Amino acid sequence: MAYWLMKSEPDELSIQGLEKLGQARWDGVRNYQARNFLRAMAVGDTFFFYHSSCPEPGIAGIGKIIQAAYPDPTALDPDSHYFDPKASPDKNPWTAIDVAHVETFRHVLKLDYLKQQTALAQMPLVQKGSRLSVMPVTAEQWAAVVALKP
DNA sequence: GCCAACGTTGGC
DNA sequence: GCCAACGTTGGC
Repeated sequence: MAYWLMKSEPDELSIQGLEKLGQARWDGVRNYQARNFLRAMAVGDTFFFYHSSCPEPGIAGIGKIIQAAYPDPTALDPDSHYFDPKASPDKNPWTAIDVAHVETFRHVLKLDYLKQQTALAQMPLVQKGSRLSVMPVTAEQWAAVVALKP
C-alpha cells in the first residue's frame, strides 16, 4: 500500500467538494511524470489532498484510490479544458483514476508550515521550482504529516 | 540531438 | 499581476 500527494485547485475540486460528492474522477493530468505516478497507484492507496493556486495553499485532507488507471476521457472531449488534439481513442496517452473522500482536516496544513518540517524536506512539494502535481510520499513523510494533523 | 522560444505552474 | 522555474515544441 503506497502513499501519494495530489494537487488540485479548489476552484476545480476541493476536499470539501470531494466530501460532498463522496467520490470523483481525477483527470486532466497533462504531465508525463505525474501521469506515470497515477499509473503506479493501486486501489486502496491513500493520498494527501493538496489545495494549490488559492489563498491558502496546503494539505486539506486525505483521499483514497478506488479505481486504478484508465484512459482519461477529457483528453478526447473537444469541449473539455483538458482536450488533447493529439489523443485518439486508440492512442490516448493520458490517465485518470477514481478517488474517494476519506477525511477533511479541521483546517489546512499550510505550505509555509510544511516547509518548516525537517521530516518533509525531501518532498518535491516543498522544493523550490518543483511543479509536480502528483508525487509519492514515503511512510515516514506520511506519518510526519499525520502527526501535524489539526 | 541541441537549444531557443514559448507555454504552464504555482507561490507570492 | 508578476515572475522564477520547469516542461514542451520545433527549427536546424
